[in-house]
Amino acid sequence: MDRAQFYKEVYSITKEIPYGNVFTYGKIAQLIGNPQYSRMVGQALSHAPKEEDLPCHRIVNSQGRLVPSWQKQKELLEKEGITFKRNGCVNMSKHLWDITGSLTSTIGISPTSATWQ
DNA sequence: AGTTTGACTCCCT
DNA sequence: TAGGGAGCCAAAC
Repeated sequence: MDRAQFYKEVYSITKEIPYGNVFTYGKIAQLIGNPQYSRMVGQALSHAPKEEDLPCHRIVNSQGRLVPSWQKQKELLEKEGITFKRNGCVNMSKHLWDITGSLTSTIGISPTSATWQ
């Protein structure tokens, strides 16, 4: 898979994140088939064109550890119904996007190539 | 062409 | 749950 394709997949997945749910960089990378490319996912989103309507604020790091990257997005997430811990860690245990039930045919990803769970 | 940096993740404490 | 360190890849310098 080339880099352009990787970016494309990242954008597609990001756009498919339902309202009130969050997702992680690593999960996306894993979903595409490159679990080690977690950082690239972040970079892909960093130059993601705004006209693409990417809900990048729904993307957080693996465990909701530190801030998602910008603490500003935390407030946006709260508006969507995402709950946070007192310190600011996103409660992704509840709001993590269950992609296994959401189906991935819309983005044209082969479940066989991706090693989820 | 080598070094630094970043919207990361995993492991351990 | 929180915090620090090592590993990771690609782009920027």
